[in-house]
Amino acid sequence: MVNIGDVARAAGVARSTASYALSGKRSVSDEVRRRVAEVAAELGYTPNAGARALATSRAMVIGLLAQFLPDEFAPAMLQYIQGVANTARDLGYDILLSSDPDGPAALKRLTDSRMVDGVVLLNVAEDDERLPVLRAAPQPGALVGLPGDCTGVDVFDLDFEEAGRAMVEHLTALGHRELLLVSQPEHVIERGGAYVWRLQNAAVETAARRGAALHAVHAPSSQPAIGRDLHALLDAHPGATGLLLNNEAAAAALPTVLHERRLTAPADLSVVGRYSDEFARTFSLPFSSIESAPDRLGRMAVRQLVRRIEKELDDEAPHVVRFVAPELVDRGSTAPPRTR
Amino acid sequence: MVNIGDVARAAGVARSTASYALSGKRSVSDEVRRRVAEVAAELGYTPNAGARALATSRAMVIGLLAQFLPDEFAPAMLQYIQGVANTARDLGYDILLSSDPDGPAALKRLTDSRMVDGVVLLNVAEDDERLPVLRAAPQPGALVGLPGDCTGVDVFDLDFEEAGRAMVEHLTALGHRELLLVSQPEHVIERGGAYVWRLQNAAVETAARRGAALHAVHAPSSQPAIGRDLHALLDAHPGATGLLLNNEAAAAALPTVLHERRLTAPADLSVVGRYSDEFARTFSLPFSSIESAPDRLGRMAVRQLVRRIEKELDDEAPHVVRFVAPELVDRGSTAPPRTR
DNA sequence: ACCGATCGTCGAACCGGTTCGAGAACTCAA
DNA sequence: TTGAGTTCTCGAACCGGTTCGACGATCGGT
Repeated sequence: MVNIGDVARAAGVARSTASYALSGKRSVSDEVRRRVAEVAAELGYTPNAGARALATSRAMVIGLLAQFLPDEFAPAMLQYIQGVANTARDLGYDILLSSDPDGPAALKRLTDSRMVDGVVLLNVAEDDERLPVLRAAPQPGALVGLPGDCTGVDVFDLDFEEAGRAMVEHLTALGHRELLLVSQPEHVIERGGAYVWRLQNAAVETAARRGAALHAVHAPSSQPAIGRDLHALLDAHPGATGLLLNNEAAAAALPTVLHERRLTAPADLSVVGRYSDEFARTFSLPFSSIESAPDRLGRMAVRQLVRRIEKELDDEAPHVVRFVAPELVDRGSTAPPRTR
Repeated sequence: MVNIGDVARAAGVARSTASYALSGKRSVSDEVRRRVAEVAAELGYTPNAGARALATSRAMVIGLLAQFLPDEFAPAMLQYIQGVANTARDLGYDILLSSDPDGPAALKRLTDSRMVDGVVLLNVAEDDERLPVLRAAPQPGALVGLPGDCTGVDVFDLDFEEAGRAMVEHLTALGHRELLLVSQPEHVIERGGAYVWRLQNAAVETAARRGAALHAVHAPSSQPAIGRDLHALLDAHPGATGLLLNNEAAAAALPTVLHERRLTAPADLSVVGRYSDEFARTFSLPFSSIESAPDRLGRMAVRQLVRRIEKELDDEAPHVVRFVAPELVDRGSTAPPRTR
């Protein structure tokens, strides 16, 4: 393999000069710069990443910690991964993907070994075990998801409170008076998925303020249990005319359930979900939904992370907690209620 | 950050001795080994990955090249990624994920810079542009997907020919005489997705041998176009009683289409897909399908790759091309035909 | 003609590991 | 008591980059 010494020799200069010629960090005569560049291209020189990382203490790699939990809906997670990966690439960084179920251990290894210059945590829990490890690490970190304690990290998340409010207001404004809310499985909440509560509490409160009844249930995120649960829910509340979904798997399963009950939206039931447009297109979900903007959140997280890595921010620049405002994408699945 | 020199000093030995004590590559007195281990734990020593990679020319990282193409169904790809990531972790390797649309360039950079010890290519095309780059690289590579030329790489794929045969034989054995096959969009084929042809040709041939008519069409992999196409297909062939799907997006959209037409499987139409069980559960698809085994393929690829990296295989041990035998998972969506 | 500043280049040191060859200390047999 | 063979440890070199300080040449000013 050709190294910078080979390039220097072939160009008839010292190693250091070749380095400066390629990096431009010191002035070099045009003549030499040209010759070095030429020789480097000719020999197919590519710097050794390990050596460069060692010398500069910059790996140009961002760690991405994603956990694929059996009770989470994996396709939704993929969109965040894509957002992060694409943005990182645009900014010149590679992505080291860890799917280790033992998040704290994986994070510690990645940061201590200096394989990564910074870390993005997905699916952050209220009391995330990875956070103490991250705070102790010398590298900066950015989160997608809101933890209880945000000190020392940059945080990005959808504004789930506002999302809950918007969903309910949309339906009550149309005249609905009995609503159903399908959340993530209780298991997700126990593990600290605070966003479930954030949306639900805001929805409950808004419904109360608008004088509507709201029944909230937790549904599993796997099949076929979720189909049964949706049926049971609709059976239990025959008077409900509006359905809110904060559970991607439930949204994916709903078309079949509606079919089995011979119901259509919005004629029989108004439906509003909370998932990304990309998700809706992939699964041809015909329901209006609050955009969860995974690509945007991924991009924001990486952008901020890179700013910290590259010290554009003062070492102790205040950390940010930034919420993306929810937007309702209208796919025509809501209308004024009709008695069933 | 604590390095091996700090450990050595605290333990009162030379750097080299500390290294040997930790790696066990030379005999070291019990006394010293114990003391070094103790001190290392106490100081929280973790070896610097860049330095180690430089010294050993082993990064303990595997490159994973996945392309998220707009006309491919991303959730299906995720399953391969998970299979690869989990197996790599079990074997002590980290995963560098590249989603760069310019595959050849990304691959060249990863291998030339020695960031990775080996590479897994997903979604390999008949005439994949990444292959010449991979063959020129000093690191070994494993593919998921069958290219035209397999020299110099290890290849793993589902046996799509056998899958096509099995699907058709299953339905003809039940008495079906007019079948429909929905493949991936033509765009995928043009790009070299040979698996589409492999399954289709085998299906056509088998149908002919069994005396059945088979109409093959290509459907888009995005919404809402695919729903329209499925409707058009069923309109055009009112006598068809069996539907084969080699297109995940079509499978995901089918429940809604059947609902809209007031059809049910298998009463009105027998359906057989080609996707993983995980996929079926995630989207609650009630159709029998040929298992595409992405986790298994991912695992096989990584296993073989690691064997090559660690030279358990002779440098020129013959490369393998291994097909996974298709298995039909019965979900009760097929039955003898009934005239529509 | 001389002096100081600027420019371009070089050699050496460094990042943090691993590995090789050599030497000290000790064992055991002749 | 000597010599051969082990066992353990050490110093030095190396992997392939980057960066610092120094030095000679060139330039402009007086």
